[in-house]
Amino acid sequence: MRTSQYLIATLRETPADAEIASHQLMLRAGLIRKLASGMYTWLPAGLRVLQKVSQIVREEMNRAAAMEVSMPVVQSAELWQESGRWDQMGPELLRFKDRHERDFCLGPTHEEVITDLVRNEFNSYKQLPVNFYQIQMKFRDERRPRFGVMRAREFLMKDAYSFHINESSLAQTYELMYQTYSNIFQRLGLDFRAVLADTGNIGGSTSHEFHVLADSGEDEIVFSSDSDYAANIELADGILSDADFSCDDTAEALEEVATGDARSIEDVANLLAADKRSLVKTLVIKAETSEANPKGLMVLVLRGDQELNPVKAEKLPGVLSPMTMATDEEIFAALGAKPGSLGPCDLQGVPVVADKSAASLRNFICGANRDGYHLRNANWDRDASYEQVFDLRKVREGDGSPDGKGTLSIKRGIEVGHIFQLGTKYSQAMNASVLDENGKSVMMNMGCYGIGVSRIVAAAIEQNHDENGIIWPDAIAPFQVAIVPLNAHKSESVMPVSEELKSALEAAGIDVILDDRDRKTSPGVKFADMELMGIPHRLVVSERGLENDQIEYKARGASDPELLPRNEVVEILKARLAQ
RNA sequence: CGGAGUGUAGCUCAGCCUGGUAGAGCACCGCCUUCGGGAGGCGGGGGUCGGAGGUUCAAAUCCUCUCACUCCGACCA
Repeated sequence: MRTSQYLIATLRETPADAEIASHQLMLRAGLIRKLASGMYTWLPAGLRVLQKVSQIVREEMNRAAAMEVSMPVVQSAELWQESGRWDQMGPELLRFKDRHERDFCLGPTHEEVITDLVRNEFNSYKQLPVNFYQIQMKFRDERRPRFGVMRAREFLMKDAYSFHINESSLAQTYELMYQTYSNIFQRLGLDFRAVLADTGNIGGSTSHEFHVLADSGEDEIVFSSDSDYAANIELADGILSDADFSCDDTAEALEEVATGDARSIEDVANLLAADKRSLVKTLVIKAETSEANPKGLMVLVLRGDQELNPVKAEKLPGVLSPMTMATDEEIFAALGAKPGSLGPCDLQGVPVVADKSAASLRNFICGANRDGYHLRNANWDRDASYEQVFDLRKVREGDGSPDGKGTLSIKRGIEVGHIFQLGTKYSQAMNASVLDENGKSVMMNMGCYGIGVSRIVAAAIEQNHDENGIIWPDAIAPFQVAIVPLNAHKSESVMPVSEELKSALEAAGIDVILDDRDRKTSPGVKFADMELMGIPHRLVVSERGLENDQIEYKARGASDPELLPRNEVVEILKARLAQ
């Protein structure tokens, strides 16, 4: 390719409405342009990247014996009504009517369509297992699209769905997909982690997320120094290194102390010259109202230095989803005190759930359920009680791994893949069954496996950029090599040599862009554009170098260029790109 | 959906408070010079100031409504 025949849509200035690095750089490097909120046109260079990512995904899926299909973007309402999701899903499902006033939606995902296909085409266990996938634009009418293609409304996704006669077959394919995903992200050249994940609304039992590590990531992922344990912080478990804090003290006499305006753990600990760990944190959340719980509240207790993990709290039976903190008024009406003076002692009619960190405390400090007062030397059983101990704590850096091997670190990640064992949720709702070897009808087990293809492009940039622009991994760069001829108009040989290099590299299957823009485009502009676009390898052809039969080479991430013998350039580049 | 903010040239923004002929830099077009890190000179093209209504002799500027976009929060296979 030649720049003179290609859209080099680079911008010198940073567009005002782009916040994070990848969004700014995708606009500046001329990969995308915004059409409307959360909807982007992919320009030629951006599309090349998107297609390279897609192709790697496709090759690895095919290698895993998955079959590619293409399902409609527009789906009829009947299928969604059958699965129950037409009413379940909020406005994120974009609904509309056709000219006959029939209901349709833009597909945010394709469980219904594929289940419909499979129930019609498959009748026997002998035909299973199967795995279908597609790489296709999805539409979700996100409440708040942001960060460019990272959280767009229209986005490219690889979604796969497998069908099985039983759970063990599902588990096998799930394992294969886990390996396939690892291969894909490996080939993409990204630093990634697979972690245990929450299944969320989609349901099912087992689930893993694949995250590209980047400081700007929206998720926190936890992993062990010495074992394979890795999980999204939403469900991560850890062992407190100081779980036995204060445990061997003998019970002292309960004492009420005036604490004035001190309400936060921090303030109360300072006022009473106590370790934060000797306090308990008392939180009140909304719960289902029932005979056993007439006030519709639940009290959660954690050790003072620990934080609540709301995703874990939501798993407590009876807790309203999404988890919501009770208001000050509701709390005062039910407990007679406001947050800041609450504690687990003498709570009538409101269930108390203690985190392990709080349940092991003795002689702790807690609110007296009387504004402005706290209790010292409170002890479980004698002064306070809980109905159950439940894991409520958000794990922290340095906690022990739950398998007992190593300590936990926390890093930020961008979720780019998610695999689920769905079980029979959709097959049951949509009556997708086959006959087993006894001629008995059984519901198929399903797995589903997603990869955010367009999000990967943004995530790769978040992970690989510097002040000059993008630094693409070789595998997904729009062009692998940029050839920059210098002062071509003053030289007999610069252009011919550049063309010769271009042909030779292309013959070796390498994507090359030759910056043949006219003499008005200064060398500085060419260098800056190629760096902004992130071309990983750059060759500079100049009269100066050719006098010594040399071509200048510089890797995008390297600090200094090196001079290569002209006749070895192609071989050297082939070798470096093969790595 | 709650809160905040922004809409003026392709891009980044000034002008608005205090109403009076629409601006700058970059980009673009022409000519000349320059040519290893986003060049210089001269000349030029480009705007219903997001839209509608109102106040006024006069509105980018003041008022009302509306639309779009962004940020924070809530939300999110």
